[in-house]
Amino acid sequence: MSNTEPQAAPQQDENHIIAERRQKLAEWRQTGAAFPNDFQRQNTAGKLLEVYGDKAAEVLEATPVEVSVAGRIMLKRVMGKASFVTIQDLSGRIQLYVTKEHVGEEVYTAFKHWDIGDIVGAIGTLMKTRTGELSIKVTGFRLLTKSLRPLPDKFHGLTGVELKYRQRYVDLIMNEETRFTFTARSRIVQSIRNYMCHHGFLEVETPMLHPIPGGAAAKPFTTHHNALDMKMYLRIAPELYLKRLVVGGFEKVFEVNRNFRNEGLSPRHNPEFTMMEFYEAYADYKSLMDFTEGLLRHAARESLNAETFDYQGRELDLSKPFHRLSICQAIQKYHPDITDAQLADGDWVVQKIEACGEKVKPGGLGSLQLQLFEACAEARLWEPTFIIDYPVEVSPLARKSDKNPDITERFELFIVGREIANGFSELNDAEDQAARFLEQVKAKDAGDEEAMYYDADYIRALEYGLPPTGGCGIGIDRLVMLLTDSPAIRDVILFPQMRPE
RNA sequence: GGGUCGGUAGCUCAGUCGGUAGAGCAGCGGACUUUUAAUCCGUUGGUCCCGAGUUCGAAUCUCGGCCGACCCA
Repeated sequence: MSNTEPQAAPQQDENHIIAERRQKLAEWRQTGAAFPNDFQRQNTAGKLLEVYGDKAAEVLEATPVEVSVAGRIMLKRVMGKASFVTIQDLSGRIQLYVTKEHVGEEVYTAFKHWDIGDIVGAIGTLMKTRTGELSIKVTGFRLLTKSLRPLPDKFHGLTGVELKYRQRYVDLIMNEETRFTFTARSRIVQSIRNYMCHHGFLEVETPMLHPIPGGAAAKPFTTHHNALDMKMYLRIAPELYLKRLVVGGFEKVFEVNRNFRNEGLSPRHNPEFTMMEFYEAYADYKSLMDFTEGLLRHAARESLNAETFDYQGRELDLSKPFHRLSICQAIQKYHPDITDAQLADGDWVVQKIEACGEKVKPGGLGSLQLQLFEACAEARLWEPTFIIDYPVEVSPLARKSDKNPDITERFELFIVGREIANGFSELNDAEDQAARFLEQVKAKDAGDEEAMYYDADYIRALEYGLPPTGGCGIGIDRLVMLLTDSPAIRDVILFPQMRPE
């Protein structure tokens, strides 16, 4: 509990519609039956439509089907002594036919004052209307929850973008597409779990509160542990803990959970986001690329029943083998005029980056080539493409290539111009890792806020021996964006970060 | 950080030349026993984002600020 003074309830916006509904609630309370919780719901709208939607009116009349449903009133059409009400439950919508004759005068009169948004329970028998719509002829009708706030315009719905994210509950009530996106997200995550478990990976949970942030180049959120009186960080990546588990003998592990990075908001960035990271002993970055390809195809198949689909109006095909290009090959793919000699010339590359309108961060040739790639090629990689041969200086946790000590056995996967995954053969040489950490510490001292800390316990773990291992992280939010055709990360996160109201 | 567009009733939006606020939906009252965004009649409801300025007069023009969307970096 907080030790600050208790605060008054924050002032909510009120208006005459809310006042009217509060009055109705007050009258309902007078009856002593407000907010009941004993209604027995036996059926859902979707299932009833599925099972009885095709039955003829005569059949439903000859053998009456008793049902009980509950849900939120979405539409209400009162016509004298008979009315139609459309209610919505998690499975869909169904129409109720409510008559004074069948529910009685008292209930019918009360019902006429119920509002769109109220949650009701109804019992009755199935019927077909004149137009053949499956409906429920209601014989018992109860108000279960009074809704005090009016829902958005029943025709236009909720279109205010800000409201949609701030009041996701309203968005979910009003928009089928939103409900679909988040049920799809659940299916995608489930399919990934199934795939991992099916391939013998163990799902684990590692700390989110880190004494030393590590595993990625990013600014962490900081917090404080009172009892231990120590500074702590919300994790920016689970990587170093997962590799400790591989040291411990859990040779195939994965974790699906949140990372936190203290960075700006954008259509592709939320300060907390979900990653799936996995590590496999005796695998290398090449086998990880194959595995990642299979995983993404599986997720697409499970959630969309297809490996080819449209993203933002343009076709995306996950069924074909993903492209594999080095950083320089990717640059040259979109700029065939650029020669190998030019790419090997640091001064030339710097000029080219500036010509693309980007600021150049100081670094070695590999880093400069990477910056040029980011400036002129990355966004154009629509089809799934693994970019390989990342320079050592930007890959402090990756194993060096045996062929070229300046590059690592690392890849990043790009789809529709966005980074989706990042993986590499892990650096399991404790002494090399210690040296790389020292380089990072030097960079941090020189002002690089995203440089890594020296993690002595991680070095100690490596000193016990990490088998040759491959590891990869997949951005779940961005994957869900792809598979649900969502343009912004906020569309696939239920409660995205917003500026306070 | 820069640019563009926007902020008016609970929701979706109009608002002319600067002349004192409008529609549909929702709400309220009434009619209506097969509606489908039901319909029909009547009716309530406004910090026109905030502040300053210009003006006899500002939702409207000017400046500053806040918030949002999109684009650029």
